[in-house]
Amino acid sequence: MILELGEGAGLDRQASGLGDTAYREMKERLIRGVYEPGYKMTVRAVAEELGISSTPARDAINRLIGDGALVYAGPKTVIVPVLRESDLKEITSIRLALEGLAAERAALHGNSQDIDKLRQIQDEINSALEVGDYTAALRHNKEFHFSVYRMADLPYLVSMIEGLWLRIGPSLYNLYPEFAEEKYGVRNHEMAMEALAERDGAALRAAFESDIRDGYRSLRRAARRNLRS
Amino acid sequence: MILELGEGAGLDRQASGLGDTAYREMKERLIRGVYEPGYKMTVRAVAEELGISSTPARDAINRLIGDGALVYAGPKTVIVPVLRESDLKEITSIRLALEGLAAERAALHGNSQDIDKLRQIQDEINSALEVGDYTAALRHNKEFHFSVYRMADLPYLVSMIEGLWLRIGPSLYNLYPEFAEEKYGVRNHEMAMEALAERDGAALRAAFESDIRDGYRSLRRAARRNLRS
DNA sequence: CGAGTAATTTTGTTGCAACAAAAATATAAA
DNA sequence: TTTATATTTTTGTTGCAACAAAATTACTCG
Repeated sequence: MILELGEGAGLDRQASGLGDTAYREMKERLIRGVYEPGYKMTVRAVAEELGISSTPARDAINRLIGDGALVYAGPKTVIVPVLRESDLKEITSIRLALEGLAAERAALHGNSQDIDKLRQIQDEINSALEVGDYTAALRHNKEFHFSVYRMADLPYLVSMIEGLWLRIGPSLYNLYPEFAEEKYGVRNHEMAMEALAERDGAALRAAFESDIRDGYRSLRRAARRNLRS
Repeated sequence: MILELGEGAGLDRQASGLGDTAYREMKERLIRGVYEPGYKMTVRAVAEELGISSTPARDAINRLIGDGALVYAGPKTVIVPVLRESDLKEITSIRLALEGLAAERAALHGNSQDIDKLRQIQDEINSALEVGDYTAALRHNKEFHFSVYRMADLPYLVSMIEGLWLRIGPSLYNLYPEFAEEKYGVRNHEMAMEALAERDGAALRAAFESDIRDGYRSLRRAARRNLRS
């Protein structure tokens, strides 16, 4: 609802109906960390939770599986994935390649109006961080990133990046302490806005790569902490 | 059947059943260019063609749409996508980033046994090219690429690359003349095998980037030729 | 108390009919 | 002939019940 992610993996939105709504709603919840990694997802549970019949619920689950947002834990058991360290590492490598590409290309198109908008988003991140509103900070952080990526005008690339974010989404909510304390991403975002103002693609890429690496370290630390408990 | 592509977008294969079989079969056909770009795909037609009921047929189509292998041409009309030049360009950019990454990482793990296998595949490509067996050449070409990519040991990355190939698959069959005449990819593949033998990640990446760019040029030429007619 | 096994419940899948909406076709008017 | 409109056909979606298979629980035996 609050954060508009376009759609799943297609480029143009044409699909509608209950199944599609269910898909979007579940995706939203997954990204927000409503379901803990390892949570068992069943067709009938989703159907009841969303007040729909099993067919569209099943549709949504299958699409989420296709996205990698849900995985099989057994032939008839679907769960929210628990990312291993190797998964996290691989996804980070892909993020560096894809989001780096998007950032570099974004520098070619971004105008001063775009920068103003980024400035606003960053102010919201700062405010949220000040107050300790973790959810809002995370939401605006995503807005910041995708605002830049969309500037690249490569819609399929953006949808692929969204798929990556969807995969790490559920792991985000173990991140609370670091996030607020370390003023997560602020420095990198400032660098990014500077690079964009100077239309420096390499610098913009570097800023985002740094941000992704910082995020990786936090996520890995959270994963290890969670593993021990 | 002949070319094993793993599965759609998930990492581990667990799904089974009619819907999954239908999905795989349709994916196979799409990659092979059985359906011309623009071909209208309907639930009932797929159901009848595969001898199944509408539910699993619908499942397959929806998953293919999620993959970007099918697109909406209208609210109730799904077609095999006709790639515009901008689409082709974007996909190529992503391929360079992702397949370049896979190649670079593959160099870290490839052993002499892998190289022998590549040599065999390349021999088959050459033979097919000699005889003019377009389909076989294409099939072995894909085998060559993915054999390398799988060496990187990044399963999610490989599945994302497969998604890219699935998207350009239907456009491949307009490529016949160039493919046979120009000994498509032979030089680049030779360079790749050399680079792999020397464990030179940068060189391996360069070889694959060159191959991807050559493919892009052929595809673009074919697209323009097809557009005029 | 623990491990193997049987009974029970839960679960995903499938086929199908009904429905609404869109697409294709036929028709009529200019 | 062309364009607008009405009619018919086709199409995707949905809910649901039946089924087989897997997961869970209960139970028994050592």
